[in-house]
Amino acid sequence: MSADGPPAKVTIKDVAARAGVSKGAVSLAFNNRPGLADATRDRIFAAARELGWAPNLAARSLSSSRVDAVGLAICRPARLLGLEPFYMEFVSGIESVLAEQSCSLLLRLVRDLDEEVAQQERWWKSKQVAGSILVDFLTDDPRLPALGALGMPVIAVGHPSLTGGFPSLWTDDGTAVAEAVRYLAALGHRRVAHVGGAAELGHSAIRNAAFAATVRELGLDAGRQTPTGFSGEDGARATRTLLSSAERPTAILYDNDIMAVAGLSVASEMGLSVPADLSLLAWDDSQLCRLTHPTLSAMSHDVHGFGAEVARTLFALMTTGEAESRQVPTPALTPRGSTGPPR
Amino acid sequence: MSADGPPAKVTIKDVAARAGVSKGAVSLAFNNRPGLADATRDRIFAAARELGWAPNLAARSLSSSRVDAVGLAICRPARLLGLEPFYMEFVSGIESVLAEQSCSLLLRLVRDLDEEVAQQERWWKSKQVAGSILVDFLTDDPRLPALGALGMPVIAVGHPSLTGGFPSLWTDDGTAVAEAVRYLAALGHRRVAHVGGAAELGHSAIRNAAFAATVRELGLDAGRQTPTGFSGEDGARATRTLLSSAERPTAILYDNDIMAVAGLSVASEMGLSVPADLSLLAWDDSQLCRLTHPTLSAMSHDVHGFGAEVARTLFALMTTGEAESRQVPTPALTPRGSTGPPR
DNA sequence: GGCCTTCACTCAACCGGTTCAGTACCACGG
DNA sequence: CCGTGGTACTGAACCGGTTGAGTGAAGGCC
Repeated sequence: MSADGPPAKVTIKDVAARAGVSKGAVSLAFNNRPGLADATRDRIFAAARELGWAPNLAARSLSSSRVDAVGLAICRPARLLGLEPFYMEFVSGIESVLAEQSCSLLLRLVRDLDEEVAQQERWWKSKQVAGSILVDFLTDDPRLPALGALGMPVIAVGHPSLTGGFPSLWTDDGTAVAEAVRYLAALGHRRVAHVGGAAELGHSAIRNAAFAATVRELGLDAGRQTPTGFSGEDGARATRTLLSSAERPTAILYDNDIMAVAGLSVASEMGLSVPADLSLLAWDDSQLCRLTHPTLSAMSHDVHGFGAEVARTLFALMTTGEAESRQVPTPALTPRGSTGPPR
Repeated sequence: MSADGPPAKVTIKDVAARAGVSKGAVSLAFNNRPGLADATRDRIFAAARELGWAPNLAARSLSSSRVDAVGLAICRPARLLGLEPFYMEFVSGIESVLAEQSCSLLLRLVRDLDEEVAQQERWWKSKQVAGSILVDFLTDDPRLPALGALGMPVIAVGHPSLTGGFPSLWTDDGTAVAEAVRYLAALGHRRVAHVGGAAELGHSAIRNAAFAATVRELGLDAGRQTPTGFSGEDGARATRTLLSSAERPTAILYDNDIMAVAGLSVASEMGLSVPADLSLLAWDDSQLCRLTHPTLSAMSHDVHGFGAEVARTLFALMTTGEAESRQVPTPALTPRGSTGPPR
């Protein structure tokens, strides 16, 4: 707190001098390693505090070849990302774990997977990150061959059938979709539709398949499935199409909450009452689902916790070289006001 | 692409050897500095490509004492952040500029301002960032004294009256609020309410003051203002309170779009028709405003562009040591379906 | 032909930490 | 009294780049 004129940069040497020890001792103290008397340790910390010194991480990382950051690249247009509560929650879960280890997250929004591959390679080769998190797998994802060869520690978010050998964490979307459809069927619905994502997206493919299978298994009328880009506008358009068709569904399952909100608004615009004329079921429950009228029933899961678990697993991989692929808790049905028996 | 067994780490020396030059030459090439024949340059790049080499950024940053990252700490609970499209758009705007300069963004979600100050100090002292972006200023923000003394390049997002001498970028919220109120008054509303933020938040204070002043100036009935925490639930609660009061407002201005969505839902829950019985006007226009029924009128602005401008200004500050404080375009009224003359 | 530039490049020091072999000192057992 | 082991600490090499002074050759000018 003293006015020391030009804040001349202070290095480990200055701290060492002030504490009357060698650089090595300061290093030991700041990495709390054994081999120092408590009194010395205290003197070193005191000196560092007085000088306002913190170790230069570039130097540390250079000499110890340990890195204090992990990477996450997300590939969706920003407009959309901003809207999907999922990612911010996910990121925040990741960070809650990284912060404990004083590790930083390098976040990058990319336009396409080529850009992501380029970014990940750069991160890894230039030693900016100690590992990375991969999300949004396509079936036959082009990142797999490119990044697999790199030898970079990677945790994949997605079903093992998509993530090509990378240690993976995933939610059991198939089971959750089945639960959703069964629930709607139990309410008495026979014409159920699904507003999902493009089939190239791995988790969309899984959900689509599960939807079709469950509809068949329960002997419901052939359930229509509409692929979308997950935006609210996509959801609205899909809903309009479905509700204008001859065989109008009495229940719709959406692959995120934004589209469900849009669907609710379309229903109201078309004069349908929810849930009497139409039941709506969202995915990725967020606060948004409690803000509508009626409130939206949803398949909800702990996204923050998911992110935290991903970060923990990545740490395990980076430190021990091993990581278990694991399924995290399955999204659970949270019934609210938008689902009910058909009229 | 050759199978080179264990991916032995390759350094600048290997590249130099392969290209038949010295380390210095490789360094010149990769920082595209003059002093190399084109042929040599090409040979160096070819060698680097063949070996899959990229410069170790820690080493570069250590020796050149140049840093390739900037920091942004956001202090709001994650649940809320996820919902506010604002931040993701803002971040994406920042990134669009940083990426051009191959600079990374260190993003941290913190719980309170003390934690933010600690983080910023650590970032700066440990040379992890070359500068930082500060958002969400309180009146008398505790970060100002703490970070001002650091000498770190900082761009503040907020009105200069709040940002204590840091170069700042801001939107003219006062004018925008006035425009909003004038518009509602022109539609014939005389009882207008405002669902805003806590008065400690600097921009809330500005908006609140502008609201009160405009109401007075236009001779409207005393406009009620309710401070909230910006969450949807807060918006719903505030709306219920307003609509249950004796002197029920005929129009409500919200300080973000989430609260406006919640307000719309409360209106419908209470059997009021929008906009006949009640007009609603949102702030921070996002896709969400087009997903409701009726669609939400909003004060909209280019958040992505705002973020980009902030990043550009930070770069100017970091490279030239100077940066101009500047007002960015004022949010503009975008009328949609939720505003109209009172019944 | 001699002198001065300019260009292309090399060499070694240096950035600020970490690491590890080595040293000094003390305590303890025999 | 010596050896042995352990603890506390030092010193120098090293991490992988950048930087700037220095070198040698080519070219221009009188």
